[in-house]
Amino acid sequence: MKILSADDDKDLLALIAFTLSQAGYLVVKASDGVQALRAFESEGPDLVILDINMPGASGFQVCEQIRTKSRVPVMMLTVRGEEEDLVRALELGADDYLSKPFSPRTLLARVKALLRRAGMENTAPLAAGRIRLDVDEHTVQVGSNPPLRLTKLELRLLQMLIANSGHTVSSDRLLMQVWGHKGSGDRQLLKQLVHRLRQKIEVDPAAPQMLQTAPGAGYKLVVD
Amino acid sequence: MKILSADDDKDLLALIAFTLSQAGYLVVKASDGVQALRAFESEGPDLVILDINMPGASGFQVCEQIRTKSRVPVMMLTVRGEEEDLVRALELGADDYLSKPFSPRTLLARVKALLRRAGMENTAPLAAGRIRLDVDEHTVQVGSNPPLRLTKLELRLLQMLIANSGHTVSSDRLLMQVWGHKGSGDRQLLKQLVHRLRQKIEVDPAAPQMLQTAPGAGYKLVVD
DNA sequence: TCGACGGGTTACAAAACGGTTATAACGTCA
DNA sequence: TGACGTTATAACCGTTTTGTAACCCGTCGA
Repeated sequence: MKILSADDDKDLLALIAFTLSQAGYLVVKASDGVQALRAFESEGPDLVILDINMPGASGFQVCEQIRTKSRVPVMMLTVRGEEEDLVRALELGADDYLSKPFSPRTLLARVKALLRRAGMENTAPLAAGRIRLDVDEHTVQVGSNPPLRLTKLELRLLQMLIANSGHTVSSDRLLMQVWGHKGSGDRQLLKQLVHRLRQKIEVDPAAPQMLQTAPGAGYKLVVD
Repeated sequence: MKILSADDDKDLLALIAFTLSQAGYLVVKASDGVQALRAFESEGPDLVILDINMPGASGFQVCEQIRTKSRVPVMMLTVRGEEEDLVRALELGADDYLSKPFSPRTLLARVKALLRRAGMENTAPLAAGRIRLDVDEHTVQVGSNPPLRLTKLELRLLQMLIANSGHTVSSDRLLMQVWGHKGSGDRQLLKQLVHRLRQKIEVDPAAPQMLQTAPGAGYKLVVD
């Protein structure tokens, strides 16, 4: 899940990036409007957070530009009490706003809500082929079998694989996304986690159909 | 407090439901006019939110039907700028309207205003299945047993679970909603609160039927 | 042929989790 | 103030989940 955050206040930008990456999102930073637009083109983020007051191009202009070509959720950051800004932002197609100052917790809650609304996370069960994932319940359902309970790590791994289903995801990226940190020495963990997940979701865990190994590269989820 | 929300836009419907249930309302969803009417009959909601553009039966038709048998408050969702729609909705007996797009905050404010106007704020007990909650009296009634007194925290917890009945609510969210703040060290509090609540409302507290735990995820209220 | 390497498998220890109970701190009201 | 109901803190237990380590077995290049 990739989020573009644009703000000319370095400190705030760092705080936002920190908060979101802690929560497992990939954050792309921009410190003015022009950079933001460029980053939007090149990175194709899943969500955009824009400060209204920015040099280069204001949040309004950036939002307007983005809306000419994309329906990606946009959240605007406003200074408290600037009601007209708010109205204008919503008219330009922003999906939500947040008044400064705000707590990291609030930011995170809103971001999640927005992603949920856009159907890109949680509640709307993630699905790929015969696999359906319910993030709230921590369960998967394969085909028409009864739902299985997954542990936190298994869930995160499967989430990543589903999000990139059909393409192989490198071991390093999986390590990063599932554990959040970790050096390269922890391949063992991934090996085992994959093993356990296969035991649960594969018909014949010894001959994996869905969770396939890409030797030397990583793993991929194959759906019909 | 039960709210019926009908919209064919799945994402928007999810957002509305999320916003309202966060605020403690029980939300019933419908994705077209026919479903909406059926749900209205079976659920007897305290407030209805209708999108005007829906397959099956338009918001107008649903509103008209509802008005033939009930005075329940109805809020219509319109697209910005469709003024005639608005007039027609009000003529058909709608009590309020909201132009899309709108912020969750606005929605909540309007809903509260409507309920207040209808004089049904607070008083009516929250209910789910065999559980009926009286927020004013701080009591629950399970089935036809005599009402039990709940403490403030027990009440808040149960309120949250009822508002999301059938879906699991994460421990973090519960912590947040019940205590308002709290870090991760306070899982202990939740553990105990759940325990005490089970002692009160479950027939066999050792084998919970209603207040079930979703390991690794949180808790959920299961009603038949 | 050997041996290093990558991946799979197995076994087991450490940590986290959820349920339970006991007890201390707190608040309220007589 | 003291008794009582409520909430917070802590400890204990059994279970599940996660981390650590070892071994197995093919492949591949020296």
